[in-house]
Amino acid sequence: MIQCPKCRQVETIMKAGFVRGNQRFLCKECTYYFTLPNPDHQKKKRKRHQTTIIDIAQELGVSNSTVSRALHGHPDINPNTRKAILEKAQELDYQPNQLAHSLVKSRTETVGILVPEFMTQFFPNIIVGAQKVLTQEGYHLIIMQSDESYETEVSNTKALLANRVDGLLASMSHETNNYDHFRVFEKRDIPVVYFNRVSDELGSHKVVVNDYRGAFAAVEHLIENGYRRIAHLGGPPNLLISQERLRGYCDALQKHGFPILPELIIHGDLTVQKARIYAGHFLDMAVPPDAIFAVNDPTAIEIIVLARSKGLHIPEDLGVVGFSDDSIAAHIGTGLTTVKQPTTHIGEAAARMILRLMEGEDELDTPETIVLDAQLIVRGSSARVKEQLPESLKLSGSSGS
Amino acid sequence: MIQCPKCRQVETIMKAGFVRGNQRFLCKECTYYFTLPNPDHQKKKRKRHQTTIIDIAQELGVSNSTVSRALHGHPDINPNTRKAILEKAQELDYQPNQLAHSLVKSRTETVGILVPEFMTQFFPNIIVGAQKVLTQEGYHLIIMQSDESYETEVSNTKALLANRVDGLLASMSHETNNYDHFRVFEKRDIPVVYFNRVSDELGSHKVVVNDYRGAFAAVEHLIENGYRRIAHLGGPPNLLISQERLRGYCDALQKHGFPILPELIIHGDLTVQKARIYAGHFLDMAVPPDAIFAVNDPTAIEIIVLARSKGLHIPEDLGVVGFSDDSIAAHIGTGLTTVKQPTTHIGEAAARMILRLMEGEDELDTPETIVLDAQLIVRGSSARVKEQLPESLKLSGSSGS
DNA sequence: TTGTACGCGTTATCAA
DNA sequence: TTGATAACGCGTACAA
Repeated sequence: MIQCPKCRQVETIMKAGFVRGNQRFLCKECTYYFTLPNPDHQKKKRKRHQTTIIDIAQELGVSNSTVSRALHGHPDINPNTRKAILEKAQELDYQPNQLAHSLVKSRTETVGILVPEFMTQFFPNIIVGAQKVLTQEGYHLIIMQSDESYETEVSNTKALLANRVDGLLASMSHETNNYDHFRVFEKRDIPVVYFNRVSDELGSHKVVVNDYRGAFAAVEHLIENGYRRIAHLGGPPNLLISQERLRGYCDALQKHGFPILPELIIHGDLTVQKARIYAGHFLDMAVPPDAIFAVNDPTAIEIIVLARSKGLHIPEDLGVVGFSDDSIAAHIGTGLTTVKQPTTHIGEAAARMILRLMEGEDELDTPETIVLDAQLIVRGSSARVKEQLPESLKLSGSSGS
Repeated sequence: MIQCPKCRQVETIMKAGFVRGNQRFLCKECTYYFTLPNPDHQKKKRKRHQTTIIDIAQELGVSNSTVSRALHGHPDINPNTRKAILEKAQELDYQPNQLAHSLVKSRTETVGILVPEFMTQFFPNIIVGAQKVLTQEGYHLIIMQSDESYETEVSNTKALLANRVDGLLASMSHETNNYDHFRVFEKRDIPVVYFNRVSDELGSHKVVVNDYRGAFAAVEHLIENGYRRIAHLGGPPNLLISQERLRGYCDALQKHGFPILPELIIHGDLTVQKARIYAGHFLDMAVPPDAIFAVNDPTAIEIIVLARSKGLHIPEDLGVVGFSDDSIAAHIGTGLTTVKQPTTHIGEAAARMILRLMEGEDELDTPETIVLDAQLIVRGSSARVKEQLPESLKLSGSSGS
């Protein structure tokens, strides 16, 4: 039988949970809590125990608050006890539990980044840029990729929410038409910065590339090189990047007095499978285009490969321009003319923006949207005219919008 | 003045912390705790309050444990209260706090993956494979990339440790020579699976590609194509992949009676900058090699680009073979001959292995090391002989080691 | 079937 | 300078 150490009572003893593997009791008579060692449980419960501040405190016979203060360099602490605690922490290989810390502070010092794909270096490069800035400020980065699937994207946002990220950088999948899973963040006052694949229905803080000007320059460049029947293999219509690149294409044609022919515009879905099919459609037309402006580089490369297999010469029979300057672009054939996006800068700019938003307060002087410049890189796939052309035509553009 | 609601005493009132933004008091006389609304604090503290099970419980006048049971589909619960709780949860937009959950269960359902770089599609592809398997089993994946920096790698492992991942998939940076930051995981009984960039000093559970056989086949292929002075531009000597590919290179030469010449072997560091320098060194030799086996595709591409700029013809004057089958490989010139690595399979295999290890128990029947097959892909950069060659030479290889 | 109360590991507040 | 203890949100053993 169990006896209260204080009032010697036996009847009034109640079990009252476990404390560090030991059974805890409560004497109802004198309201006295006490624990009794329980060797059986000790072994079972002990599996994979991480040393905590309580362990350190018990070893040294001080309180856990003293340990906490010592570990955080609080000024009000005896240098000796402090030193002893730090040594003991080293000895027991203490590692702070971020989970408990985050729970009590309700801040995780973590931001999530959600990207639609990993197949090109585009998004990885953005991530590297963002990670650099965030790491410098002591934040961690959780990377999620949705594989261009709406469902995975929703699941990923839920996971980030459950892990209580302090902020989110997001670029959506091409399937995404419903934005409720992003609105949840706004409802929770968790700042979100959208980049690259954004929607105008959603959010206010964005980092994008000046797709319009990039596309405009690309098409104008084709016109200047003597191409007259220029097609556009575009992206999903719901994405702003598709809309903007299409707008640049149309405006460039109109500026130079060319008609906009619906049969020369196809909306793809950014996959290479579809790109190949649509490219085939273009090339098999009764009157095929003499140039194609593609929504991105993988699409452009599919076009080139297919055109070559059909015996067409690039750039003589067909001019091709891509978008993004993937690492392949410089190496395929005599090079793919493309619009270079400042990937690392996008990541850095988005990271800096989310940092400002997470600090809060100064939301007013944080710009709504940052627009970065794109740059036309001229290579062999479009250089039909012999006259000298500059290696790259810098597009002037401005920040802010 | 504050008066105890129970015994009407005033002197014996003590402050006793805050409860949900309200000041809490304790009457020492009657040991009665009570809270008083504190409108001032209410506004300040209320910023960004996530609804919890307590909120649901209070709204419905039930206990938090009842709410918890309802949300987890516990059988012992009244269907009506259960329905009411679920509806209220929906209404209040309840989102469980993963942090608190993990703290209680001391399992985060999260595994970390640490990769050295994001510049090629190699590691992103592995990540995609791993993510697929883990997501299916309800685990999340935290991705960390160390940018080939030892320091960042250590910092990343610390972050993963602090976030209490249940398991780790790791591929180390080329700078890494000290493995203490990985040993911490073993000490904590957190399973680790190393993949691709592994060290034989460390750990037992690995997923690697049969680099030796891949390299052997690549060099033998060059010999069969009539190349006689074959150089090797390798990777950092501390990495097993470098050692294995070098071993394959040497053994293939020896098998066919060629000498191993130290001047034809250079250890690079996997960066393109160094690759260019060393390639230049090879090509400027008094008696330059007539073929180069490169440790990876980016290196091989640097070699090709440089050789072309020097007026050399590929594959006539110089044969080149790479490793990995990056997406560029198929498109550069007449194609780069390379050894294809099963990236997605690596990720899947590593994920399945870590799942088994995390489930625990059956550690015995989990294989120590999984060795996946590599596959030689023959393209234009090495096909000097006219005789018919198969498009790909499948290397036979076996699992387990 | 439901409620009470404790523990997870940490920080913060107040008392000593 | 140190100690006690509430609080963060959730799961759960035990009591009712």
